[in-house]
Formats: sequence, structure tokens, C-alpha cells
Amino acid sequence: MKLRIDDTSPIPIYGQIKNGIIQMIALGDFKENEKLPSVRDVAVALKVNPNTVSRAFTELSIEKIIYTKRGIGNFVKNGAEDLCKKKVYKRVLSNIDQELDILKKAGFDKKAIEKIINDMRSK
Amino acid sequence: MKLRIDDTSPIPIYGQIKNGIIQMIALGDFKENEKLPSVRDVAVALKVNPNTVSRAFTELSIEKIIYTKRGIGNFVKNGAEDLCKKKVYKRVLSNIDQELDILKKAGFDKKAIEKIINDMRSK
DNA sequence: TATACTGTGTTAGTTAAATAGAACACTAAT
DNA sequence: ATTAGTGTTCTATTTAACTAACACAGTATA
Repeated sequence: MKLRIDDTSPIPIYGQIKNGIIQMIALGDFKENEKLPSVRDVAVALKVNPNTVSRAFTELSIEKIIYTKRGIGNFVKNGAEDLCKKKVYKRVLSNIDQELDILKKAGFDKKAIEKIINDMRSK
Repeated sequence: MKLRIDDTSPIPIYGQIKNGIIQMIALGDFKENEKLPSVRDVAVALKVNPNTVSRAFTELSIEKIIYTKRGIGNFVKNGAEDLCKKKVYKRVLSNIDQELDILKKAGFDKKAIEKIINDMRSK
């Protein structure tokens, strides 16, 4: 299980779980119609309450990314991979854009920003 | 007052206010020993509780970025500009780094990432 | 075929944190 | 003393997360 929780993050745990699963589906770690790990298993793995995991799954279900069979498990929906790829890409770009804006406002010019990006890419 | 609150952000309001003021000091919008806008004025401007603003100021005070004169106001500390520049730079880089990591894990190669950055910079 | 068992998702009640509303407390000027 | 401007505290509400118990589905077995 790739998923990790960052206790210092302001993003609520159920949100981090949602994002993590969306990323994993985007990446093909969970294929369409594949069963996800159970609420309890995820809860144990992340040392988190089943309730919290259940909330993440419920919201993913509302967003039509997974579907739930009560008493059986949660499964990836058809078309979820593309949907998740779009979601991840959109969120990441929006976040990077926002951060670059801050650098721009703070007076870093294009060259400085370019250097920063290069430094990070080479790590 | 440049500061804006994002109601959809998971970052608590007092945290957004803290970050915003740190950015403004870094940018020179508030000079050292200059008086910041009052708790109430900020609260009204942001449509937020004075309490919430007070908390942000208290924490900035603990972090030695501003100092408080009760009954008078809050003021920027000596040396705050440099300190804030460092903080902003560090936070932004850490955030960008994290986002680029997600792109990398999602299978975007260096060229794709480079293109993304260029597209954003040119906007 | 009835019953119990195991694995699954879900609900109820509690605690802690963020925010709001209202009132309090300090400072300076008149 | 009174007033206007300031930061602060008290109390209540809402949301996230936890603990514990509940409810459903499939399977084994008596």
C-alpha cells in the first residue's frame, strides 16, 4: 500500500486518503473493476479510524470514481482511470501555478524561477 | 489590503492570515517597525472574527515576526523582512517540490514537466 | 436448511480544534 | 472621568477524527 498520511498536513485525513487513491487509480495501481483494500485494512495500514477511511470511500463513490457493495467491498468504476488522471493533473497544475505566483509577486524573475525548477528537477 | 481568504482551502483562516502577512512583509508592503492594520480592521476587511485575526497575530508574535503593544497595535519587528523572505521561499519551494513529485510518480517525464512549467510561466 | 463465522461497510456517541459572537481590558487623548 | 481605538478572553457552534457497536453478504458446517 503506497498511501501515506502526513500528520502535519492541514488537509484532513479523509481528504488525503481520497487524493491518494485517486492518484493510485490514475497511475494504474488499481485497475477498473478491481477491488480496493477493505476499509479496515486501510485503516490498520494507516493507523487511522475505519470511519475516516469509510468517509473517503463514500465521497469517492459520490464522485463516481468507485462503487460500493455493502458487505463485499469497494471497486474501481469503469472510466475512473481517465477521470483520475484529469483530476490529478488539474490539481497539481493549479497548485504549482499558485506557488509560482507567490514567487513572482515576491520579486523573483523568470531566470531565478527557472533555476529553482532546474535545481529541483535534478535532485 | 492585499490579503484574501480562500474559503475552500484546507488551511485554517488564521494560518492563511499568517502566511499572507509573512508574504507582505517579505515583499516590503509592511516595513520594519511599521504598525499593522488593527485586529478589527483586518477582521472587517476579511469578513472574519477578530478572534481569528488575533490568533494569527499572536502566533506571528511568538515567531518573532511582529510585536504587540496591547491597546495600541501590532508592529513589524526588526529583521522581519529577511526572516519572512526566507520563510516564504522555503515554503513555496517545498510545496512546488511536492507537486512535482506527484507529476513524476504519475509518469510525466522531465520534458513534459518542463513544458508545463514553460506554459505556466508564459501566461 | 439452519446456524454460526468471517469479512465487509455503516452508524452513534465522544473529544479536540477552528471559528464565531459577545463581552472584557488596556492605552492615549481630551 | 469619558471616549475612541486597540488587543484579549469567555462561551457556544461546527467539523474532523476516534471508540465502540451495529448491520449486511457470503461461506462453511452441523
